[in-house]
Amino acid sequence: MTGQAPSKGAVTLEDVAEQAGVSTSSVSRYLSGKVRVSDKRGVRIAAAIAQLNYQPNTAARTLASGRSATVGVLTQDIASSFYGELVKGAEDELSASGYTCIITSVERKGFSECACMDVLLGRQVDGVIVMGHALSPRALSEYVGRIPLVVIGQKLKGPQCISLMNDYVAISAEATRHLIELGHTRIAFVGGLPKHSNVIARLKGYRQALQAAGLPFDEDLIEHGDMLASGGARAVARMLDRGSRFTALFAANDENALGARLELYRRGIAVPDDVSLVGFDDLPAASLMIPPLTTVRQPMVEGGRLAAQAMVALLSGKVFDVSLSPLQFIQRESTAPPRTSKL
Amino acid sequence: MTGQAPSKGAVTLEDVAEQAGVSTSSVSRYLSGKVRVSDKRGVRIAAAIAQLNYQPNTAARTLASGRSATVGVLTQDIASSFYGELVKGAEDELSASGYTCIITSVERKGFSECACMDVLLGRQVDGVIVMGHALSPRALSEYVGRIPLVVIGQKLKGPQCISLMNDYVAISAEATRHLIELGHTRIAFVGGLPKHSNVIARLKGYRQALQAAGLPFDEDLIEHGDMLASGGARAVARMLDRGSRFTALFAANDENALGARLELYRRGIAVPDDVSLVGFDDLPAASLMIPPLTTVRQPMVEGGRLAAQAMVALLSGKVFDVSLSPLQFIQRESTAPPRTSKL
DNA sequence: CATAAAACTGCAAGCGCTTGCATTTTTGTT
DNA sequence: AACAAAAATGCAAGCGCTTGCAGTTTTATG
Repeated sequence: MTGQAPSKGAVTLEDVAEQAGVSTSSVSRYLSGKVRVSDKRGVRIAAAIAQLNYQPNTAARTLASGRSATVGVLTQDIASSFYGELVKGAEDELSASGYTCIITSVERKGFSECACMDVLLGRQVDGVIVMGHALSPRALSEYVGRIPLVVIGQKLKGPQCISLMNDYVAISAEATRHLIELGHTRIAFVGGLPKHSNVIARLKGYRQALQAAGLPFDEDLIEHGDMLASGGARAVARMLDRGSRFTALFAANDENALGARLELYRRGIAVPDDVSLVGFDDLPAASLMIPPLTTVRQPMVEGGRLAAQAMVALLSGKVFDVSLSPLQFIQRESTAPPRTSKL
Repeated sequence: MTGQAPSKGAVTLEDVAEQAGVSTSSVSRYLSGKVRVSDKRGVRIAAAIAQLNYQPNTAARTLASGRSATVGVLTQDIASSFYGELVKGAEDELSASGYTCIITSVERKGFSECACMDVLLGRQVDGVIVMGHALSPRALSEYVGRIPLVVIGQKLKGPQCISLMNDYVAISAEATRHLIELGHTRIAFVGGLPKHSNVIARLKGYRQALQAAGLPFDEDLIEHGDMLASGGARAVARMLDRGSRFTALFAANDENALGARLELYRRGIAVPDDVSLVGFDDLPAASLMIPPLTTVRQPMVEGGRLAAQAMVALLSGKVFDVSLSPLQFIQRESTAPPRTSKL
């Protein structure tokens, strides 16, 4: 005997064909739906499939056709709300279209970004969806043209590439303006990696709003964390420790805001009485914050879904021509006019 | 020409073999590591692989060997913190062991639980990890024996099955006792689906502690939500609306606690001054709550990791003999002695 | 040194499916 | 009814890899 797999007694196409009294090609074609088979056969095949409870072998299909009906999804950290929602939307949409997805966190120590991609490629994925900055632009460019790519939250040009982007500048300006209109003049900004395009855009909006209102830009009011709660808390701590004074704080994302909120609480600074807080993303936790957080809503699940649609379109050669739905400023209870006391 | 895949110019085993001047079998064996090849060849093969940047074709490998090096992971909702962390641990560990994982949310409308499993099975996964109650016991039993299974948070017996469980009763009693020792006598309980084994265990612990302290069990203080924040909020609203009075609240999970916290805030009830709050899970959001939530720590990432290890052991025929690390009660700032005023 | 045992190696037969091509059946037209 | 065109079918050759078996080389032993 030669190298055959432990059969597991799985039902194969051939079993179905035999049962239905037709050739395997007919069954295959019936299954693919691309080529019509006569009704008579169709019925017999359907019956055989049902009776045998046939389940196609994906590996064989992939090997024979060169298409795996699988798409890779690269994220930074599945466990975070942000990526979690994105992935959820993508997974949902993809599986509704008959694709399976392989989700990978790039975060894993010891694996380079490219290693993740290479694993995906070895798995014969038909395309990969890159969430946010899971892959650096440099790493990304390595793969352009080698495999269909859709990137959400990062710019990318090339053949077989779709990139879904939002304009963060305008909405950040709007968020900042909200604070200004409330009467705040000393508004702090807590960002993340300063080179990160998202952070840059949000900071830019912030400056624009300041400038438009004739307010000075004060380096002292800017701090960067890591876009995680702990980093946000530390950033606020640094500002406070060095004596920077502010009555409002614009956090580049909700995680930052969450951390900032905690640090403020630790120091007995009330929100929004002493300082108003604005976040960005509208994570599930934002509306659950005490007080509920004023933020910018970025529909993540839908974003993931759109990315998936874009991928499906790309893979089926159709044109994809939808863009992310607009960002939305959501005022909740963490912002209020400054009071002229304390701090 | 016959049905061959759009080659994509991928490097194959055969290319490597030719380049190295050996047979494909040798290369295959070199790669598998199971059978030694002579050093001389080994070196040549390694060189050829590197030079050609060879990447094995997983589909072919799966088809030929009957093993896919893929495991399915079933969750209820990847986007939730709870499942997100679980999945993260599993994915991390699995990929470190050379497995790829296919993560599926069962939540998807229109797909039955079994459909998810069947997709996984069609994908030739070598085994599947079921997170919590992603699959009902009934659905689960369908698959016992058909495929290696590891279940975390649910009991399951059978060949090729491992189930990882924690004892929630004792720790729930401890959490409740904490409240009692603080001086609370009217302690509310907010659960989830009442038939859910997790909820049952937590409620049981709660009752045990009450009984041990000689405190009466009051039906009026029990409400069930859906283990999500919104359900927790509604549960608290119902209790308050019908005039139930309590100075402490034990939530069956942190999501519940988060929702409860918000509802309390809405009604001007201070935490912990007016009512103390205890959660369960220690989600990332728990320590970020205002005030930080007293809860039971259940190391989810580690749980996912252990589940993955169990699966790897199962698949390699080794015995797996580790259990979940013990639950830990974490006291933070949401609990305090009751004050004899109000409510 | 001869010879048996052990260690390698290559051959070739699949794994279950898709698909180009040739063949057969059906359909439409005069 | 006859024939061309269109539609449906079957054949069989792979897709890239693993693996039993048999042949070859190496190593150990007497």
